[in-house]
Amino acid sequence: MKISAPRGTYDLLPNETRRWQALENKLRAAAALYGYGEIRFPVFEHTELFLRGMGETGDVVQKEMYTFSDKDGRSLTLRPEGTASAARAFIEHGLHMSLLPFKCFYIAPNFRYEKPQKGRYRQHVQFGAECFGASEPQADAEIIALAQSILQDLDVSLHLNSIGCKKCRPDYQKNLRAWLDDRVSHLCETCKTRLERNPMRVLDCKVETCAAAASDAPAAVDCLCPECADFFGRLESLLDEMGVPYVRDSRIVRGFDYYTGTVFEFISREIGAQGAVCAGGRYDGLTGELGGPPTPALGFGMGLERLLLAMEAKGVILPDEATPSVYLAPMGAAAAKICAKLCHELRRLGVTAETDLCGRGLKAQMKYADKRGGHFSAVIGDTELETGRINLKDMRTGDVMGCGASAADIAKTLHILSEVELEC
RNA sequence: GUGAGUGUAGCUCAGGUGGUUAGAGCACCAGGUUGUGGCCCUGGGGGUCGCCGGUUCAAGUCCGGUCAUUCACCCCA
Repeated sequence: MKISAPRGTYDLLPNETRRWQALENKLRAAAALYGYGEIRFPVFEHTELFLRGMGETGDVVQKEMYTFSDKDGRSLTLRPEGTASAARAFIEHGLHMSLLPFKCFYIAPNFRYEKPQKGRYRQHVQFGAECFGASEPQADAEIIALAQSILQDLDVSLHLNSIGCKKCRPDYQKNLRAWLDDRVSHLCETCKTRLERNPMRVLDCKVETCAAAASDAPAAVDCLCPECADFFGRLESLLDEMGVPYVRDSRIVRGFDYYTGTVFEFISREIGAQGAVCAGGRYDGLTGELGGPPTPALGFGMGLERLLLAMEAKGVILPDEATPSVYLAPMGAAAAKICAKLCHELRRLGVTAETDLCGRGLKAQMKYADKRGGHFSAVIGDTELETGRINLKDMRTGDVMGCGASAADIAKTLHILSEVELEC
């Protein structure tokens, strides 16, 4: 029986991985620009962390977690999202006593037992940024600007909302529930259940009758307490000032319980039904929920598979770094030995070098060198061994250049040739 | 968890109404005199037709189940 990758997971073959590395480099550079340092946390955590962090009502916690017991009977869970881990680390290392704000980012896999489809996997990678200890809307504007700087060349729009703090949100929910109760006959079955637990999710429903019924429901932004309204207004004017485009969207409701105040999503219409490329918001109550010092905080997660889809849709190509490379084609056993040694020395000099590993004839070796896309090749046979001179061939132009048969000479010549090429 | 579409070679796909040894293109390997790749020519390897069962003298082809995959719902990055 053939064994394949588990459902909803995938392999990245070397060709594909290059795109990912280029993207990751771009993300690290963007994060550095905004003063976010990389954090790495474990792939699994105590199940309790996610139960307390994300709230027990959501689908993710209720039925999508990869939870298991280890040999000592501890209940552990493969991380379904990054924020809880970041908050746990913040608390665990006493970072509230460190220089605040504490700004960190991660590029890490998340695990959710979902039914796979386009842009949705059971293991997916998120770039996330989190900021702890910042209470001002400048922090919201900054972190949104970070996400925007990454997504700005794509067909992605920023949807912004505020769902209020722990003071005004319950009032809003009460109003909304009352309002929806009057129209309950228009709601779908799932929305009727949502009405109880989290009426704000009804605003998000795509069923036509629900959308129609909710179309002029009271919006959270109109029911904020004076503090939240003021905060949201200041955030909007900061974004205006920075030239970050956004639309107010009262349907933006995040799925995790820890969100308070600012919430946002970057949405693409080009990548299928799973259009949320990036989503986040404020979670001022989370560190307290987790038993740590109450700390204002905010963050976002960005799905890299979806980001790559959006980049593909827009035809964005990430640049590949070009380094000089050479293929040495030996003819005969003596030459093969020399080529192996030369390759070894060339690599120590920082030159990408390859030689025959399959015992192939010259023609087959040249084909191999061609298909690998290396820049240069050189045949090494009896003549070269006798004279100590080789011909370096530019595989793109066919030009050859004589060169000494030592690793140092080859490396030097390659660097000269490569630089000439760049100027062209 | 629900719905629909699709499973034939490494990849993309042909294989009317069931009928001998299942094909093509690309890719791969070897050769076209052990001194040079891309083009061309010749040859070669590689398939339990996703899996299990059923109907039939006979199933890649029809039926059922199952698994996988794709898209959508739901949910979310």
